[in-house]
Amino acid sequence: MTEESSTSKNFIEEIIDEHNRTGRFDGKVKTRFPPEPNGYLHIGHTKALVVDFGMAEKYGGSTNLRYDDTNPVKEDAEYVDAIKKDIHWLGFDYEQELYASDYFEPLYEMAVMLIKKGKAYVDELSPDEMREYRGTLTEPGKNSPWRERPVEESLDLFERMRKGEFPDGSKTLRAKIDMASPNINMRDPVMYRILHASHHRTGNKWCIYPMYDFAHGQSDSMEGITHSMCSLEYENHRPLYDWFLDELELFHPQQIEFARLNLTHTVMSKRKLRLLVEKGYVDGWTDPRMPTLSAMRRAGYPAKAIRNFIDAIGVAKSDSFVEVELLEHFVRDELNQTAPRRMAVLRPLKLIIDNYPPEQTEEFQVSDFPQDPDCQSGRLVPFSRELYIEQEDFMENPIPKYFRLSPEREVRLMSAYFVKVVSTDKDSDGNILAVHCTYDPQTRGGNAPDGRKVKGTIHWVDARHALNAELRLYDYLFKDEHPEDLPEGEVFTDHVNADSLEVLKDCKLEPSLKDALPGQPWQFVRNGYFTADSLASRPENLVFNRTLSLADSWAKIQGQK
RNA sequence: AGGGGCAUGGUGCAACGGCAGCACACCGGACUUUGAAUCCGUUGAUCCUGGUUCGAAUCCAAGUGCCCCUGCCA
Repeated sequence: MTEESSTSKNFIEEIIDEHNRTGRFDGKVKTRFPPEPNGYLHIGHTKALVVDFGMAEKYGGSTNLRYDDTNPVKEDAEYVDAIKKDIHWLGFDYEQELYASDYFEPLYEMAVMLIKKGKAYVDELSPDEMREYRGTLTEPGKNSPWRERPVEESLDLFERMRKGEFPDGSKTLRAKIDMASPNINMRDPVMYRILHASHHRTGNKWCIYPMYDFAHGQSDSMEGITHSMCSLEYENHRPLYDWFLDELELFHPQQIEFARLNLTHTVMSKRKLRLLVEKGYVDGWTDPRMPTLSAMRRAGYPAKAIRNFIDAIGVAKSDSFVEVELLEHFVRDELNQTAPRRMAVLRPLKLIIDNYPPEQTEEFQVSDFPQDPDCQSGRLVPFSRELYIEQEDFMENPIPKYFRLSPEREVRLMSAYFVKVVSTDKDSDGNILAVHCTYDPQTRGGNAPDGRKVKGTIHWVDARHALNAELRLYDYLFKDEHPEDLPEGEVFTDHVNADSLEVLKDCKLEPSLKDALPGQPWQFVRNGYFTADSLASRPENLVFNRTLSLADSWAKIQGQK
């Protein structure tokens, strides 16, 4: 439990408190979450999402969902439903569902107003020329030759741009600000460009589309957004955000920038994620190694864990890399309380109890949450003469401090009996095929009436009733700590961990797992958390995914082999 | 280089002129029907220099380092 101290406020809350003191927004807080519908939401978006919805929630306000769809060539309706599903899964609800494209008409009117005011003009510079005229970081730009054309001429041309009289790229509408501004965003930014492209919602109605900068602030304003949170790279855009609102004399929301989320061992860049999918490094956008919300949902990450994680990382303005271990901590924390414990043998070794009646079967009541002494829920697990145990739970020549099964040592089969090894079956190469043992019938349930103790307890699955399963063990996808720093393009795929997926095809599961529902997480005794796979489960050969690395426990266990 | 930001243990975030704290990680210990989990504990930080002040992470000045900006992307 991470109870954030109630006195500690992040810098956004400080700003809102200040607004409330001065009465700038009459104590109202209204926010918006503005995804561009061009891909799946990932854990990085989730930070923005939790900040946007969370701030409104905290101050008794509300949040609009607004798809930022001002660029028809990059966006698609197929992502809209996925985005909504992810928001609801995280437990948030929005007041209105809107699109930037809802505002194309009023935005057009605003552009006309600015032209009339002498604050915007139709430019005919080519993209190359415009770059040239813009100047550089250290040198001022020069005015376009079209900058001082008569208002009437711009008005006429802009109207004809809308009518589709001109080809793509031939003309733009630009704001008349200052070509010598040290902030390059203020050097007569483009407000509208010509794009003869079909828009996912407005179809072919428009062939001119507003730029982000000309759409976002006014959209915020029209919706009565008070606090418009975005990532750090928009700091340079805030003067422009403010300029449009002031020139248009509109209600003026406050833009607030904060640092986006970077996670170690993974990337957030949609471009890079797409490359992983296209190059086949992962099995689609929902591959459990992907940082998308849909992948995390499939992998069994509880929504609550993700929200706790986002709360814990805080909100600030410094660029940072959060360790993925922190995310795993919150997932584990949540799963410990919600994922029932089951016995599963990943690498089976046959264990035969020589003195157990061959035809006999008995059932043991096993708790679903063994670490909780008050736990009432449990299930019956069958037990008979032949069982499977982990290969690594038997050592013919035990190393020091090895407490599990070895010749002459008595251990407990969890919830069942004490057993002691008597012999092993080997093939001609000396490989162990099976282990023979004897059991003590007095120790039923796992306790000896004479009070003797065992140092080791191991899990098991009855051979006759075992389910066969394929288990997929996922590790970090990137070898590098900070893959977000990797080079652009295809080169970065060299940094992908080729061993990030290990498939175990001959695993043995206790029979109660037969009814495992897709997406439901289970905690396997000593083997971590697994989730039945929604895409691949089938009755006789279940497929489970394990996504938490649990690197340390594995290192310990494997280091002793 | 011009402009805009940022700088606190390994990582992330607090402390807003008054004892530098929390979480994760690490290390150590305890406990357990598995060595997992859980519980307890230790180590460890204010970018540098100067100034103001009884007192500075906090205010001031000069430096250093990192990030963003030269799309008709968002």
